[in-house]
Amino acid sequence: MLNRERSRKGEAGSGNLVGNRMKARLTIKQIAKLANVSDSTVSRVLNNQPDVNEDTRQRVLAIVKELNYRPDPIARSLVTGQSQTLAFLTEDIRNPFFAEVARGLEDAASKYGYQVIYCSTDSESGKEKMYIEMLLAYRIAGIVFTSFSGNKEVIQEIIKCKIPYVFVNRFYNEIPGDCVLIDNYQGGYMATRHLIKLGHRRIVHLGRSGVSCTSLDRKRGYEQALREAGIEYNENLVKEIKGGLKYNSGYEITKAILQEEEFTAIFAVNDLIALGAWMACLEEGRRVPEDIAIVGFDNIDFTSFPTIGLTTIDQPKYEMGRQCMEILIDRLRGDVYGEKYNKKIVYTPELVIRKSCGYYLKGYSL
Amino acid sequence: MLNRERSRKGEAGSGNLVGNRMKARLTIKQIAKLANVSDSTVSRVLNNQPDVNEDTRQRVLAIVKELNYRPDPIARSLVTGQSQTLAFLTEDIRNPFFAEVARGLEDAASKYGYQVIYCSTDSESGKEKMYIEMLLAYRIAGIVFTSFSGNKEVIQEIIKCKIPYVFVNRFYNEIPGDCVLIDNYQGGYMATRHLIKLGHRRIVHLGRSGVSCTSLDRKRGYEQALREAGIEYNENLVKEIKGGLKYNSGYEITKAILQEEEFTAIFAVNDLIALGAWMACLEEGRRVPEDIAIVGFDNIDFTSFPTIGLTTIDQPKYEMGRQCMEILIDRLRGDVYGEKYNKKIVYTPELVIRKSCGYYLKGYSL
DNA sequence: TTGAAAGCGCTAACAT
DNA sequence: ATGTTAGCGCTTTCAA
Repeated sequence: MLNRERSRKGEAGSGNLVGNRMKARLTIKQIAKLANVSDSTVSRVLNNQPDVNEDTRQRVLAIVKELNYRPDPIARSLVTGQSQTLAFLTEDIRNPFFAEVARGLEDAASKYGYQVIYCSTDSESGKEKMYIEMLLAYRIAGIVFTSFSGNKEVIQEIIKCKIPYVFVNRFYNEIPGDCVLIDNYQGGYMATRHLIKLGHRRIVHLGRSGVSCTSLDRKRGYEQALREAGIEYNENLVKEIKGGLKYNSGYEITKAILQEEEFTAIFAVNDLIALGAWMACLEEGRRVPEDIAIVGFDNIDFTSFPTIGLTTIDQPKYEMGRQCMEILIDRLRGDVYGEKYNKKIVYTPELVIRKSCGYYLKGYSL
Repeated sequence: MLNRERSRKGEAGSGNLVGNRMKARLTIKQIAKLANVSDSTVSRVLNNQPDVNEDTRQRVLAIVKELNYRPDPIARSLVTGQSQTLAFLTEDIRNPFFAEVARGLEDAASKYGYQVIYCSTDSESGKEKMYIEMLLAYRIAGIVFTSFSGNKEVIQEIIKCKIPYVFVNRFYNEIPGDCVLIDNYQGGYMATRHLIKLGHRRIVHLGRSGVSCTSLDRKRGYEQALREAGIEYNENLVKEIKGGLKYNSGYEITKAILQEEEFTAIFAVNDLIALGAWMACLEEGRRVPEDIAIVGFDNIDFTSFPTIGLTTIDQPKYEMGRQCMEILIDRLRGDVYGEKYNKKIVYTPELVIRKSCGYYLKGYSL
């Protein structure tokens, strides 16, 4: 399976462009020879270890620079048992929410000399498992879960390998691990209360149960807001989304509920679902927000577009991605599973009022 | 800099959760011993080499399976000089166009046992160089450029390392390399001709020059359509975008041109720019499409949303990403720079007519 | 068809 | 403060 045509020997392969054979790799040995020291010493200065004479350090550094030598990270990984590669597990990188988090992570990672591998699982546990196995084999340095099946064995395996990991935008009661998220309960509460304030009583919630607390918390917030307003919880108005948390799923479920129930507002568990719901409403001849008010969650970029104007709950996505890296680097440099284990970084959600909820319609402002 | 607390020795680190010390890694040696063969033989069966007795092969395979042994890809990389990791260089993964291509690539890659690292360069050559150096050090197996500065030295370096690469959605006259793209000239032509058919004469083009032919080709298409219609090319209507090809850039430039020129339509080099332009028009009190018609490029998901309905040129994004993997795997398995070098896979663009161009306004159909 | 041995480029004990 | 030595887990000649 491996490609034997391209061995390190660098035979003058038939297809050579300029006949450039793989020039022998510059190794630590050659640097050592030129600097008149041993490999170990070079290794020491390269790794910023103390206990090395300042003169020799400078001499080595000079040669390293002149020859533009860069240590081979693969060889290094082999002996240290670690890599400089992080993994970002996500349901689908095409969801702008994840892309934004990813970018925050990537930028921070590259600052520390790490790279990040993306894995889109589509929330399929089979794909998730395949990816995790691959990552473990590659001695991945750390993992960021933005989607996770909740499979405990997987986590067990990761812990066994002493690989640090963090959950973003999710939290599991049964599964240990750091997490960075917003207060989802609060977010769900704010969204629903806003709708109630605007006079809505029959508010549909489009959500998803599952192992992660994310959707659940948002729903709890929804329930609390109803309770506070003295509105009875109506399970017919609470729908479980089938399929991924994407546009189409929101569209489909809304098409259905539009036939079955009477309601004047929708609180969707994320923006993609909200947009899909909006689309369905329009198709069925309901105006948004005049007939049906909609509130989403995440505040992805497109929701602010003037002809959309989706009211939603904002999360500091980029910052959350960045924060993941900080946590990971902390563990990577100290105790992987030290006393700070199960740290929870919680941001405050923010209600972003736009057109879709009908706020401006009511003449409250603007 | 490296983390010495986590050496492979697996000392019972202070923060151990369940006291699980790093169990010694399962190696090829142990498989060999259990199968009563040498490491080489195990290696042979693992790599599907011929010249190994069917009986021994089965015996080895059985043990491998039973112990769930998976060879260490890092050790393998060290000796073969290759990895199973691909790189995806992009301006910004938050642009849905790239995310879609990325997903196509990722899915195909994982099928072949490859992973993909994402690098967002923001079109800054400094970041690009940093990433490339990192990737080269990691002996990346292949590179997909969805953004590239045109720096020849960088390509030179990559070629020297015999790493296959492919350009998506771009093509350089001066730089060798496979590419997969649509006929951008045709796309620009279709977009502009459509606008002309709808009666527009003063059509703004928001584009970007640069080393890649992508934007240029679209602009050439624009020019050709004007020429055919006998409309004189007006350089005041052709604007160079500053900054990345993103929403804000389109917004800013349109704000400016709205003050300076008279026009009734805009053809933007991509959807994000088109959306930004749309936003600017609305802010300045121009209705879209009644006062100003807009056509974008890429057909990213959100453009189809009913309250947007951006007319645009479709590219088979996911498929293009998938195609990149095919090209890479071809080279990886055969001559890296063989006779098929500089292959060009060209897809046909498609005009997607929606609301923003005013087609339906004119009563042509619906 | 199989095995022995060397080595990929680096780090880390243990000496000195 | 520095060098020597022994690997990390695999692949790949070369010999049998």
